[in-house]
Amino acid sequence: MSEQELDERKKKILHAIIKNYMETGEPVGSRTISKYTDLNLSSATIRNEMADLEELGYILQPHTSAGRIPSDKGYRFYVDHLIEQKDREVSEMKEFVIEHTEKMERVLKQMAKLLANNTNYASIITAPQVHANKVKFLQLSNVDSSHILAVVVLEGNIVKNKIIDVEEPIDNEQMLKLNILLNTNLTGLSIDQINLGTIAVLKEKAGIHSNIISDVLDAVAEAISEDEDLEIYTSGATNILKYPELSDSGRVSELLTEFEEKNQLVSLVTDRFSEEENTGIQVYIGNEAPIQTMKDCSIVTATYELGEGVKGTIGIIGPKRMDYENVMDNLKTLKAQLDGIWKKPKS
Amino acid sequence: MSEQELDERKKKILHAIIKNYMETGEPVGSRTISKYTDLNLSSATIRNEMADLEELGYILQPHTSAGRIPSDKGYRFYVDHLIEQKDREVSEMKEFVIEHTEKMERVLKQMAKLLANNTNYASIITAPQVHANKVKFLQLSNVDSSHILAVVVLEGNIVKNKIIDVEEPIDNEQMLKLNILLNTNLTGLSIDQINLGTIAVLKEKAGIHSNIISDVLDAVAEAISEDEDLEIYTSGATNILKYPELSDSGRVSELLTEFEEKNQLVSLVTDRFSEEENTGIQVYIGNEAPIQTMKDCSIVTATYELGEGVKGTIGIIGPKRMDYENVMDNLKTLKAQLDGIWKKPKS
DNA sequence: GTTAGCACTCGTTTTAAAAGAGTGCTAATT
DNA sequence: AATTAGCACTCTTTTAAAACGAGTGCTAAC
Repeated sequence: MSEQELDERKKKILHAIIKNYMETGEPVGSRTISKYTDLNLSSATIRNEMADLEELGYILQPHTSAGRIPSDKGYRFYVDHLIEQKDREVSEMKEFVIEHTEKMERVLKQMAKLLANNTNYASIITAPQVHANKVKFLQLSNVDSSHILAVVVLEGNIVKNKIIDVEEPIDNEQMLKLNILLNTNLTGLSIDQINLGTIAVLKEKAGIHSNIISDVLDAVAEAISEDEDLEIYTSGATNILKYPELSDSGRVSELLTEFEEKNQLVSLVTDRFSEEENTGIQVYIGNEAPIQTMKDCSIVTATYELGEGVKGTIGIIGPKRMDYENVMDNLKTLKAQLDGIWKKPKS
Repeated sequence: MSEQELDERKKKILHAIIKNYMETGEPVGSRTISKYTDLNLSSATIRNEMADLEELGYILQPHTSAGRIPSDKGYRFYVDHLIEQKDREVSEMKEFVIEHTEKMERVLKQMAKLLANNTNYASIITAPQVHANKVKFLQLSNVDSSHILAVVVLEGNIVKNKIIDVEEPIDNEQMLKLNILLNTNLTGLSIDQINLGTIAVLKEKAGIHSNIISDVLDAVAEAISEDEDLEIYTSGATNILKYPELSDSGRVSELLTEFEEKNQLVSLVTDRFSEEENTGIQVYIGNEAPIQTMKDCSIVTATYELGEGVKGTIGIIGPKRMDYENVMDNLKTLKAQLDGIWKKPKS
């Protein structure tokens, strides 16, 4: 059906229109296509085909006597069927050098910048979510007479810490016991598995000091689950100023604010329903995006995975006429490099 | 001299011009002033005075037959002599509620946002610099067979940590000794005081394991001095789009990029030569700012102090016609609240 | 010293005309 | 039956000219 909706020639013309519009950002006319393609058809013929394509909803006219621009449906068709699957070796672009020892935060910021520079669009990247990640090591220490330091190490060597106020210090022997208690009971549990019930049991076992210990355990739990507030790094937001269709002063303000606030961007990261099975890459065109203010944009995201259900997202936001091919390539490469990068060597 | 340069009437007129220009952003003409002030002078007289003010460099004409706008010198005079020192009680504006227990980073981000919202300009805020801060507590632990966790607590309970790769684990006894060694030798030292010499001595003392210990010590030093890269938080960068004189597409792009990169903003924070003695507030007007791209902006900064030489900076960046009075008030209030807020109760 | 009056300047707004790009349709061509 | 040349028509963009208007500087009168 939709297979037959467009014959080969129409596809070629549509392709040509989209390609051309991507480059110029201007509506493209029949004469341009007539010369641009190797179809050797007169502009009149192209005009007829274009009329058909418009009727079918793949392209539209900003106004009478202007050329055509791709509609959302047109872009969608392009992304789904027209992009050549070059399947070029993933590492064609220069490899990003990732120092394993670097702080994750720094690496991600760097990646975002790289992606933005490479594509000339805005980029977004989130730290891996550690919900399913497990506690590996845990330690309390006396810092001074009124503060205890709690440190938690998760699989993947993510470290969390918290300073706890206490009225009186815990003596070293108690502290040692407490540490053993905590480690034996919590090690190997994922964050989801540590619930209030577990904590209650622990408090029970701790016996004396249970008032102090109560604080301590609460603090530990808090420290562990603290990264609910998902860090989002962006870069190259100002790139959107390069695309006239996005930079009329009304839009631009909304968009840039969106990037600054980052509130809504979360929805990009959590929304994974439409994830394409094979590539792990999702494309939102115009209104398909879960963010209303970005209805004039396209968004391409990829999910990288560190194994064990620990996932993060990288993405690109740009005008609808973005260079999907290049963007998807870039994301694929980066995804490949990120996948599993922080996975501990063997542990 | 400069005392006598402007008589009372000229001051009044200059004040009126600046006030009016601040509100409207449009060049202001003689007739406007004639009505706006209580001087009861005709526009002709005002014109004469304005000609004088222009000759003296306090105001200028965008083009013949336009009204006058304040020059940098004019703004400077306004800020130095014309603002009424209301000296209103600092806490007139609603108190910011600061939870002492909150993570510092979160508080600062919140502050930046608040400041931006209150003023409608862009805000900038830096975490306190801890150069002069002292090491309070320090601990190494075995996380697993190939990783050691190093945790350092500084005065003010700032916690740094680092995971160190090792070939073979250190046994518990050794670890205990090492911890004692580190704590006895480093506690109480400021970061500036821990130099390579100190480290060399430590390595010496450590004796056996010195190859592993070497790694460990390097890592500790690195962890401690890691915050060289001064975090800068900004908010409300998009506010500059509200001021036409800044938002012609060339400027706006440069400015916003500046905010995104944050590279040059550092100079705002480190440049403290011109700090005003009494208020601790600095005002850069136009070219006075250390950042070239912001030559059409004014910048107001305040330095807050947590005691013991630990300082941070808060600031506002906006158009030259910014509401200096309001901005300075806001900064004063915030500074007052920030001063010493994280100072440990007694320790 | 102040002010009314007026000619003059220069940016902005308005209006009209011309240019240009592209279409849709018809009739001729292959 | 598909393609194409030709042409009238539409609608935006560009250009040019005119009118407007805000504000000044100067002169002469108060």
